Amino acid sequence: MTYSIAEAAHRSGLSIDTLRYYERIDLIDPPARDSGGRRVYTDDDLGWLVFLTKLRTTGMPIKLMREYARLRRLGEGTAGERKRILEDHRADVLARIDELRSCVDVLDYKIDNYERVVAGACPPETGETTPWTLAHSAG
Amino acid sequence: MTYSIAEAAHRSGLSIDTLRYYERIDLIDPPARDSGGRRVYTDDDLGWLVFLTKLRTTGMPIKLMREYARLRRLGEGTAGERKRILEDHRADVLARIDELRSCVDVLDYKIDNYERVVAGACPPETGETTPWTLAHSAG
DNA sequence: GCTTGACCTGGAGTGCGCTCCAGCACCTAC
DNA sequence: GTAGGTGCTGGAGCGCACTCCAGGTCAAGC
Repeated sequence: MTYSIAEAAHRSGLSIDTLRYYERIDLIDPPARDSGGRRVYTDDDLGWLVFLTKLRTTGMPIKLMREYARLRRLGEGTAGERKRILEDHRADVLARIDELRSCVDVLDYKIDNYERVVAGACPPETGETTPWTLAHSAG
Repeated sequence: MTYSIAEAAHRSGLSIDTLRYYERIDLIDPPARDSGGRRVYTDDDLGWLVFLTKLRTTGMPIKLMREYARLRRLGEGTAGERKRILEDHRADVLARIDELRSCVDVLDYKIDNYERVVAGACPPETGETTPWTLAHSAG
C-alpha cells in the first residue's frame, strides 16, 4: 500500500505541513515521489511516523528524535544505542507519570475541598492538614 | 513568615524572572513591598505559587490558570466554577496518564525487540505481531 | 562616602514545534 | 482547453512560556 501526503497525514494524525517539516529536519527520510513529483508514503514510512508520534506524545524533544532517526539510518549496528535512548526515555515517562499522579492527588484534595465549600457553609480548608507544603488556604 | 523574591523563587521552584512574569500576567496578585520597594512574599503567596506549579506541571495552559486566578480573586462565590475547572483538568490529566502508559507499552515492545537484536543474530521484529497498527519493522 | 549586591522596571529576545503563505506545477474531469 | 483540486518549494510567521538585558534604585558593610 502507498499513500498520498494527505492520506499519510490522516493516518498518522500529523498535519501535511508537519510531515514536510519532519522531512526538512531529517526526522523522516524523503519518501518516494510519483511521476508528478508528489510524495508517496509506504506502510513502512507510516509505521515510522506512527512511532515518532509516540515519542512526541511522550515528550521526547525533537533533537533526540533526530538523533534516534540518525542512528536508525545507520542500520542494525546502532541497535544498542537506540535501545539505550528508549530505555532512558521510558524512565523519563514513568517519572512523568508519577509526577502527574501526585498532582492528581493535589487536585483531588482541592476538588474535595470545593465540594464542601459549595455544598454547605463550612469554611474552606479549616482544621485539616494540607497534603503539600505551605499551601494552606492558598487556592 | 515572609520571603524575598529570591527565597520565594527557591521555595517554589520557579525563577525570579518567572515570578515577576506571573505577576505581570495576573497569575499572582502583586505581593506586598518593603520600605525599599522590594517584593515581600507571604506563606499564602507561596502556597498559591506552589499550587500554580502543580497546574503547570500537569500541563494546564496559562490562559486557564489566569482564568482560575481571576475567579479566585472574586471570592467564594466562584467556588463552583473553580471546582469545575479543576475537575475538567483532573480528567485531562488522567487521560494523559493513560496515553503515556500506552506509549510505555510501545516503548517496552521496542526495547524488548532491541534486546533480542543486540543479544543475538535474531533478525529484528520477525514473526511477531506488532502492538500497534502499521508499525512493523519501522523503528 | 563608596562599593557591593540584591532588587527594580520596561521591553526585547529566545527556543520550540509547528503553521501559514505566495506563487507555481501537475492531473483529472468536464 | 480550462477549471478545480492536490501538491510543490522556500521562507516567513506564530503562540507559548519564559528568559535576558540595560540602566537604575536602595540598604548594608567597610
